[in-house]
Amino acid sequence: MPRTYEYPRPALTVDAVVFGLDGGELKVLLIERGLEPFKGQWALPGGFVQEGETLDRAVSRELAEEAGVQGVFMEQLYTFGAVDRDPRERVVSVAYYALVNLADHTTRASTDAVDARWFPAATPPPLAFDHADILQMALDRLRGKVRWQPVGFELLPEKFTLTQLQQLYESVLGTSLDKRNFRKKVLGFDFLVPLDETRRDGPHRPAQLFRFDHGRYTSLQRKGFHFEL
Amino acid sequence: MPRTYEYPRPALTVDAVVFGLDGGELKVLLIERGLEPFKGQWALPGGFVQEGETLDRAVSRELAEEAGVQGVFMEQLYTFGAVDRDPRERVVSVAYYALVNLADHTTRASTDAVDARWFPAATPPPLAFDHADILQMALDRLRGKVRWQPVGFELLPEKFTLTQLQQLYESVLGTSLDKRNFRKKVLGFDFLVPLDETRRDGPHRPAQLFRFDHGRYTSLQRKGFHFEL
DNA sequence: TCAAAAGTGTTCTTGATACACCCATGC
DNA sequence: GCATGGGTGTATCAAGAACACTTTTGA
Repeated sequence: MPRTYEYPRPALTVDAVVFGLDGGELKVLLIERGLEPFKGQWALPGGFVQEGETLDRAVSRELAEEAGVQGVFMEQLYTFGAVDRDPRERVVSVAYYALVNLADHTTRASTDAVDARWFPAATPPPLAFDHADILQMALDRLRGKVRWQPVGFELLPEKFTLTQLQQLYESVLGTSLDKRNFRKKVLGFDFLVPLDETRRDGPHRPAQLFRFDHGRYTSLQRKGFHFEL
Repeated sequence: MPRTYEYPRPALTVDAVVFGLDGGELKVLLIERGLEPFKGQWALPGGFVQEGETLDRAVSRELAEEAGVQGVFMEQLYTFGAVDRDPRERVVSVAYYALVNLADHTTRASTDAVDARWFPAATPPPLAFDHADILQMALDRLRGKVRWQPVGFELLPEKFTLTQLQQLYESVLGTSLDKRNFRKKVLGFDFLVPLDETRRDGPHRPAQLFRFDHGRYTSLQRKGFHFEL
């Protein structure tokens, strides 16, 4: 509750942890810094919040500008306010995390003017500022979230196989899951629709393709619905 | 990731949703505004973030100054960045929620210089700025959190009865719970220690007092431990 | 015909739910 | 002795966990 306006102001930025899934491995999008401090090191995409834009909008703008990433699932993570997190001056940063379908975004990110690349989320290179903390918190959040809400589907292409879905959960949660139990459970939720297509992917039986029915999910959710795993 | 420093800066504040439990009813601490805008209306305690202080510290300071509340459980909630949330100028606010043992804090809050009072959290008076949104999000967060983490104990005195604990859960979750099942479950968790005391509270059998064993809880948690309800 | 992933059911165990009566106290 | 909340156990049901073989394809 502001009462007066005479205080010096910390600078305000946003940073984004963008996750993608590459063949069952969780990756994070990083940008190489061209300027000091931390020149040449990798960092999360992000930048200043401008006067007339909301925080969400600032993140969307930065992601589009720096990484060519647009129209993806995004959620606020945490606001980092350590006094010395930027060596130059006081900068408070509102961190977000985003989930993208890597197949759609991998090319645009790496062909952009700045050098943007995907790294394994579990073993990133050394990061600028406190970005390692931010990444760690985003991983924890994703792990927590994925079990209660069907956000994981944002990481997959629109049509996916149950094996892909299972690999996603295994790699995000860091566990291995029983194939039969997994399938039984997710199909029981009744928001996966089997398509008339299969996916041929090598010298073995083709896999049934599914899509996630957002509408059915939200209507189930309204009826008081417990998603788990 | 800041690159340049030439942008105009939004003002940065913190706001706190302080919850207390009063005889089974969840309450929230509000402060009457002495200045425009929203003069005379109720608002969350809060204020500007100063240069050399972290966000957590800013909240602690404001709570102590405005409400005499100190040393309580506190957690960051969300950062609100709507462009017009303050009618005067751009103000971004990092919201926190706090849980206090109302018995210890009710007097100090209301004897402070500013007028601070406890209101039912479910039916607050009209609030200044977007504070109704902040309160609503804090309620949702508390409801979610209380089921997976033993934060509810922060709302109780150190020594409490199982009935008090059950009422806490009932009032936060808005459901009614079966007494036998509730007791069976929470005692099974093995982090409630029965004391050698009872609490006499009227014309009926005295109730066993318990305390929450933080140490035992964290050690259980390390062993991969599932708390629920 | 072989390798490689897709697909499928049943049993067992565990935890959640539903439910009713006696106990200790103050007045 | 009566009103008030404190305290306790069992039976049923649903969901989770464990577990192994057949199917379809490409090479």
